[in-house]
Amino acid sequence: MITKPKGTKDIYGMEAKRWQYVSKVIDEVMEKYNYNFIRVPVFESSELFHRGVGETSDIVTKETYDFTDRGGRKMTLRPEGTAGVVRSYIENKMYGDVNQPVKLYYNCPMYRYERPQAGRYRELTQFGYELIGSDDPICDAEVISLAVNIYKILGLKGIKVNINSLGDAESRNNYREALIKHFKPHINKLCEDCKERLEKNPLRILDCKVDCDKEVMKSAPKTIDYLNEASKQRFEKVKEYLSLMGVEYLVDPTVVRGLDYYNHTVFEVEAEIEKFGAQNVIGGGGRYNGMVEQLGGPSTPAIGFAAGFDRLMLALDYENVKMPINNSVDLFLLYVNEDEKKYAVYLTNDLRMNGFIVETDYLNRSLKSGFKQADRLNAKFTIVLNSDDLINNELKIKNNKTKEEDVISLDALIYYLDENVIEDDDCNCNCDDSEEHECHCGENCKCKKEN
RNA sequence: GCGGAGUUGGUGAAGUGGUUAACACUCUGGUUUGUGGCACCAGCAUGCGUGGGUUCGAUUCCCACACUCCGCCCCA
Repeated sequence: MITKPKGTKDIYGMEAKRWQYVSKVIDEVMEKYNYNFIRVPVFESSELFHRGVGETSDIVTKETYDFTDRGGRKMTLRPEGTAGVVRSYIENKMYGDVNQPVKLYYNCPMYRYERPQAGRYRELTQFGYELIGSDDPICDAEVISLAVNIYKILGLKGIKVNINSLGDAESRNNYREALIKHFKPHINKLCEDCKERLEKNPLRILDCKVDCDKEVMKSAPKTIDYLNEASKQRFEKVKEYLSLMGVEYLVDPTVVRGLDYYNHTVFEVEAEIEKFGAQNVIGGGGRYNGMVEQLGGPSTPAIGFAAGFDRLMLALDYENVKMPINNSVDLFLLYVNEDEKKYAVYLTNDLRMNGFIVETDYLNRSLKSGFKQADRLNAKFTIVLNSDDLINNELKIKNNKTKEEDVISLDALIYYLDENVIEDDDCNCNCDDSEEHECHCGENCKCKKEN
């Protein structure tokens, strides 16, 4: 048997429906914030990620899927979204667009060569958005609150936002020096990984899970203390605007982010879910004012956010978040003989073109198993086509909920369905709650009140 | 890249060096020659992740590999 490659996932059935629903919600929220969808290539020149994401991040140095194409070009499957979007921004001269700043979002697969775990894949899906062309703190606040709001609208609880500021280039450099100066004398007290980090990316020492309780760590200089006056005031504005939007956040000086391109505001979104283990960061982002210029565009400030779609889905599952997913068909058509089958062929097509969700038997089942199939599909109505009835220009339609059967004329069927097929206002999430409860749909609903 | 645990039908799983791989659910058919959901009866893994090896004989023991999961690194 040929199996899927390591670290990939097939998504189908109910999971696919939930997946599509979440995508739809993201689209709708993005529309309200006036972000436009952008689709960029799955592979780009390797150079883009080396220049854009940075040479010290593991994502680029040891986790990319690289290949040389038949023309000898060095290519990389995108490990993250920002670099490609920024490349597109520059290449398509979006800095010249009438509408500024440019607001873009994506929701697509990324590729990282890593050891898989739950919520961590080699083919992972991220959604993210970029606001390019403004350095105003209002953007920072909006980008953060937008992330929070998506999770809120989806009904995910236990979301925590940690923010920090790395300051501008000057502040960031001062801080880096200070960190090295602080840790160098104590290098032997640190773990092996941290020793390496001191050389490569000293900011990440603060993230260490092994050493985090040590005294050296607690007395380490804080980013906030190394911000110059302008950076400090900027950060205060971001916090002020966040409060105005009612966003709860925590200032966490250890949030530094792993990608090299960040400056000023950085933030992480965590899901406080027991089962999540080490994969509890479900999104993160920050400002990257230098990147557009570094990739050959005009000096342009920008800020963005990216979130793991797979982890979000996992969180929604763990938290049992309900979704209004249609899990029923309007009508199931049963037949026995060939004449009836022919009429079923005609009728299924006709009714579908009139907007109804119609299913029929494809396996020449017995009536008994046909009814079972109708039940499995949660059919609202069932019709057993009968030659004698058809000759008399009528048919019997059975309401599967009430078990009542009506005899109607053929011509009246569409009208009958229009009148009697009621959209499920209730959440169709398939949960077992028969009690009224707070549900995803935002209201109190009864998911299966007929039970 | 490092360390650890696991892998038995559609599902949950029990089990053993020896010709029926238990049980339950689901599913299919029948009892009921065109109105089911109950009940009863019957059927449903030539197969125990893949490939080798040991053995008269391997799902069981050994080796390798693949995949899944957990921790680390990193990140989403």
